[in-house]
Parts: sequence; C-alpha cells; structure tokens
Amino acid sequence: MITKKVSELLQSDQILQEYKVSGWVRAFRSNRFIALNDGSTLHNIQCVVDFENTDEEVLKQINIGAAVAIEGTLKESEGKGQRVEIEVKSIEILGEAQPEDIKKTILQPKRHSLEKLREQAHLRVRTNTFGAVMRVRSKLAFAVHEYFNNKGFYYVNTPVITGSDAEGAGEMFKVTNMDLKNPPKDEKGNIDFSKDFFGKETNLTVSGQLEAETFALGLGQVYTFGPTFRAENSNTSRHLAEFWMIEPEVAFCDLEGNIDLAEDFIQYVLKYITEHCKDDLEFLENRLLQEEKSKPEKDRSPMPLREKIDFVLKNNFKRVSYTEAIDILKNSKPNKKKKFNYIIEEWGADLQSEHERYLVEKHFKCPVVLFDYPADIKAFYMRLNDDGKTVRAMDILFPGIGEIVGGSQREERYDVLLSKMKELGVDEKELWWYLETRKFGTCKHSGFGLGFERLVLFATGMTNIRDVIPYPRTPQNAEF
RNA sequence: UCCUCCUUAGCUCAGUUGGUUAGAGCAUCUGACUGUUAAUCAGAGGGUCCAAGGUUCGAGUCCUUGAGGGGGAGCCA
Repeated sequence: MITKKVSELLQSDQILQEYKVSGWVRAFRSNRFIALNDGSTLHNIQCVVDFENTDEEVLKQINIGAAVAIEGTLKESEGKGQRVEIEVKSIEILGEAQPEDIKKTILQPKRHSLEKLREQAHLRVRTNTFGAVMRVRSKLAFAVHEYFNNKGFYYVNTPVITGSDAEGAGEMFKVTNMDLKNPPKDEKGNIDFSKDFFGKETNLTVSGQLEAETFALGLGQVYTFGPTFRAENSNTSRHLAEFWMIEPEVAFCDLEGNIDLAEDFIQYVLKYITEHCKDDLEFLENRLLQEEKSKPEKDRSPMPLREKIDFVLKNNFKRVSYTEAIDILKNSKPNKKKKFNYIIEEWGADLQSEHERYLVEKHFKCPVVLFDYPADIKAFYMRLNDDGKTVRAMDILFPGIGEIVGGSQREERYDVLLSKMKELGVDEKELWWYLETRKFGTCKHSGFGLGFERLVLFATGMTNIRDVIPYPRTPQNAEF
C-alpha cells in the first residue's frame, strides 16, 4: 500500500490505484462524504464511505476534528466540485473527537473571528486561513535562505543572549539565573551582576547587527535570520515582543548597493511565493475580499492581494531623500489644512506614521525608500554624510504596514564612530570589539534589518501581526 | 503607556426611555433522509448578561473601579 499526502492525491493521475492517506476530518456529510485534510494543502480530499457496509460504531466516530487513516481507491469523482475522490475500503479512527467538545472550539465548521482563533492558537493551524498563512510563511522563510545562498551570502547565527545594551534599539529582557527573591548585592546595596551566571548583566538580543558586521568584515556577505526580542510596551497590530528578523550585512557596499539589495531581495521572495503558494494566495485574496465587504470603501485595499504583490515585484521602489520628503509633506494638502496631528514645519522633524502613510498610500502609491535622514534622529553607527548633518540611513515603507526595512551604511571611520558614541552616551568599553573592527582593515559596509512577520503580513494580506506567527508574544500574553 | 470602542448561549449577534419568564441564526443532542459540497427537514436542550462595588422599589440597560480584547498613537522591524 502506497502512502500519499492529500496534495499528491489531488494531483495524481493514477486512477484506480490504491492508496493510504491520513488526516483530520473537516466535514462528514450525508453519512458518506469525508472531507479530509492533512495540512499538505489548503484543499481537502473527498473520501466516500460505503456506510451500508461499515460498522455503525466506526461511523459514529467519524466526527469533525477526528484523526483517521483511510485506505481506498483513487477514482474520478461522481459528484461535482472535485476531480478525484477516494473510494474508502477501510477506515481506522486514530484519534477521536467528541462533537460536544468540538462545538466549544474553533474546529466547529463555521466562520470565526481572528480574535477567537488567537484564543485557541493551538487549534487554529487546522483552519483554512491560518493554515494558508503558515504555509506561505514557511515558503517565504525558505526563499530567504535560497536568495542569500544564491547570491553567495553566508548564514550567521548571532547570539541570542547579549552582554551589551549597545544599540539602544529598545527596552530589553533581562537574562539571569539569580534568585530574584534574594539576589546578591554589592557594598552599596545594588544588585551584584558579577555573581550572575555570565558575570555581567545580560539581555536577550534586540538585533544581531553589530555581531553580523564583524562577520561581514571577514566573510564578505552575511545574513542573520533569527529571533529578536523587544520589551517595549507596544500594543499595536505591527509589534511583537518576540519576532524574527533578517539582517544582511555586506562589506564594500554603500547605501545605494544596500537599497538595491533590499529591493531585489524583497522582490525575489515575493515572486517565489507567487510561484509556489498559488492556492493559498488565491484563498487569502478571497478571504480578504470577503472581510472587506463589510468595510467602508475608503478602508478597502486598492488592489486584490495577488495584484498588490505583483505590483511590488514589477515596479521599482520610489527612492526619496528625507529632504525631498519633507518638501513634499510641507506642501501637502493635509499639512496645509492642518489635518496632520503633527504639522511639518521645518527640516529635522521626525516623521510620524501619518506622514509615512501619506507618502506611501496617497502621494507615491508604491513602496517608498527614504534615505539620508538627519543625524540627530538616527542611531550612532550610521555613516555621517559630508554635509555633517545627515546620515546614510534608509527606511523602506510599505502600504498598510509602514516600516518593513530599516538600514544604513555603517560608520567605518574609527574617529568619527568613537566621537559619535561619546556624544550619544554609548559605552565604548562595552563595545571595544565593535570599535576594533574599525582599526584593522576597516572598509565601507552596509546592511539592513527586515521584520519577517511584517513581510508575512504583506504577503498574506493579514492585518494583525499576531495572526502571522504561530504563538505571538505581546505585553500581558505568553500563552501556549 | 495614552486615546477610543467592545465584552449577553459553544460561535456570531439583537435586546427600545431602567420594568414581569433575556431572544435569533448557526452549532450540539434526538429522529427522518442519504451523491453531499457550510447537505436538508422536524423536535429538544443550552445563560454567573466579563468581575467587584454603587444608585434604584426594580439593573443586561445608569455610575465607579478592575480585567480581557479590537482600532488608533508613541517606540520600532
């Protein structure tokens, strides 16, 4: 007996061949038709039970949610709605599911809100929507590795536990094995971290960038793809306390090369899923259309999902300097009519999300790359331009999602970097190793960070970041 | 953390100016039917109205506080 996945059976031309297939019952109609799903595809295979010659006790256990193994013959379907079906020869109940229990869960075959699905995150992978999202997520992750591998990048695993609060990228989670009820104290009564496991204060990483930089200055082209932690009390549909970030870092590369890389990379992985996730994307597109029917027209997406993805991978991102962006915003209608909550008055202002959304969604109507930001509003490691007031930073903004990429050309000049660290109060003793790379064969180099979940949001048309990661970690929530 | 909205059956939701026994659809259970596609038909069961306190003769409804969730903002990816 040949064992096959549902996805293989649905594509098979081996009519009258006998197969074994295992999965979960999605529906059981007319005491005869099992809709079986095994996660290999969005689609179910219909298994036709000869109920007149099947044990009554077995029939009673063919309930929604039950795990079953079926042996039978692949046939052309007599009914409409599917090309092939399995004529069941034998059925084994692997794991029961009681209807009285199932009705309390999201496995009950009806529409559920995404909020309800989140409450039962251990079961939501068995729904069409979340299953499709997770298959797309997996393919995207594979495409990330494939892209960088094809381009000659090396995959680097930077530490999850770090000893420095270097980047100032946000609040950090402390890592310790001290007894929190009775931590060791020094003479002054402060907690003595020298007695802690690592002999110093340690945190979960907020970015692998600084370590990745050191590797780029040896391996040439590297990238990280790993978990990242921010203890910010952010309660939004775009933030997680634990998320996955992709951070390429390239030696001998300037900001233009960095933007080229980011654009090419994003287009590659999106193209990959349009070729490898056709069914799931079609389903997600229709799901979005259904969902948006109840919304006022102004809140609906301007394009269906697949058209939106196509648009991004066929059109160049619009590249605009910060200075140009300020000019556009200053002369924009909402700014003149004082519709913005924060009115743009002069160069140097930090852009609020209302401004970014105006540029992306109203003015350019395509992904936008902003670059050469004022030095005052950006991090210490970004390369200072010759004008002395801007740095070689770039943000990529996507419609509906906002910032999806943040990157820069790095400051490679030892003296400039050191004085910038002193100016911003970054501990140069803690980052001695980072500074040292600027002494031994320093060179220009660039990199960026891309929030993987935000990419998945865009690719799936989902709108809440908690619905594109298996078990979201957010303030006041670490269930499952 | 701030602003704002929401919380009523397993789910989605209705519930009028505060008034008798809190409703509907789907789901579940029982029966009928059996080439169905969220099957159909008949009947039945199912409620700590988020929690605590208050106002009132009387609170699902009004007030206060708290919890959880949605949307927006800040921070960012």
